[in-house]
Amino acid sequence: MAIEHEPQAPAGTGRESTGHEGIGREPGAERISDAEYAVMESLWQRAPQTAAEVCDNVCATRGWTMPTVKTLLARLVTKGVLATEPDGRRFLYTPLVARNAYVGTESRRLVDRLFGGRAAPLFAHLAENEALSDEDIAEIEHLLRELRK
Amino acid sequence: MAIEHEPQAPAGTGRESTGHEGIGREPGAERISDAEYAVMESLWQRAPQTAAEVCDNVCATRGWTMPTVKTLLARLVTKGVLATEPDGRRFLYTPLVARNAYVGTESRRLVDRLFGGRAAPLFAHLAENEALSDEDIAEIEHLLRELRK
DNA sequence: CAATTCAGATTACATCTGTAGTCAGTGAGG
DNA sequence: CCTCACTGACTACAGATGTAATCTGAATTG
Repeated sequence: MAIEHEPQAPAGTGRESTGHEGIGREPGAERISDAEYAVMESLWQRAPQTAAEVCDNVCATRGWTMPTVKTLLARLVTKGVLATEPDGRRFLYTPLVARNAYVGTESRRLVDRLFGGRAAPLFAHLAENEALSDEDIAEIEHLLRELRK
Repeated sequence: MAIEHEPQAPAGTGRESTGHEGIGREPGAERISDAEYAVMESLWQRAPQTAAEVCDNVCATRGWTMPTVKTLLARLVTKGVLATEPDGRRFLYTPLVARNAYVGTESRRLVDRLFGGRAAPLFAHLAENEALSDEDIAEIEHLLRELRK
C-alpha cells in the first residue's frame, strides 16, 4: 500500500487502529517491557525528544544501535504510551503516561502479586534483606508521621 | 531415540544435566514468568504435588487445562526452580527456590528499576496511592521499632 | 493377557521481546 | 537540479511466554 509521506503515527496501528474501542484501551494499559522502560526513562527525564536524542541517552549504556531505539519507540507509540509530534522531518516523542502513574501501577502489581496486596510484608522483606538504608528508614518514619496526622 | 521408561527429569535436561555447573547456574537465576508464577504459588503452598494436583489448584482460577500446567511445570524444571521426584508413574514436584527468596529478588528488582534502589520512594508511592491500610501502617511502625534497636 | 487410561514427552503456534537490518522518501548541500 | 544523508517505515529473526494438542509408553483393570 502507498505510504503517506507525511509523518504519522509510526508502525503497526494494524489490528486496533479504529479507535472506537470503548473498553480496555486507556493509555498505559499495555505493559512496558524492560527494554522499553529504558526508553521511557529517557523521555521521562526530558521530553519531547527525537529518536536520535533518545539514542544518545540510552544507546551507550545499553549497547544499542539506532534501529533498536526506533523499534522500541514505535512499539511504545503503538502501545499508546508515547505521543508523536512531527517536527520538520522527524518526530518528537512525548510520554503519554506519567512516570508517576507507571511506577504506581508497577508497584501495585508487585504488591498484589507477591504480597497479597498488603504493603507491610513487602516492607518486612526489604527490611530483612537489609534493603533499607538508614536514610530510607528515616524517610519512612517521616512519611508515617505524615500519615498519622 | 529410545526413551527410557523410568521416570526421569522431565524435559530438556539437555545442555546442563551434568550437575557440575560452576558458574552462573545457581537455582533461581532464571526469571519466573507470570504464568509460571501461578504454578509456583501452588507449590509453595504445599509441596510436593503431582501435576494433577497443581492443576486442581490453578486450572480453575486461571482457566487452564492440564497440558498447560504440564508445560509450565516442565519449563520450571528446565529453569532449575523445580525438582522432580518419581513417585510410581508420575512425578512429584518440589520448589527448589523458597518463595521467600523469589519474592526477595523480585522486590529488589522493582526497587532497583523504579526507585533507584531506594525503598523510601516506593513506600512514598504506596502511601500516596492509599495502598497502605491502617494495619499496614501499624505493622510497619512495629518493624521500624525493631530496626531501631 | 488385552484394552483402556493416565502421565510425561514432544510438538505446535501465536504473540511478545530484544535487537537489528533494509527500504524509501525528503530536505539539504553542491 | 541532482545527489546524499538522515529519518521514519517495514522486515527479520531468535528466544521467551501463554496456551494447548498429540504421541507414546506404562500401569490399571477386567
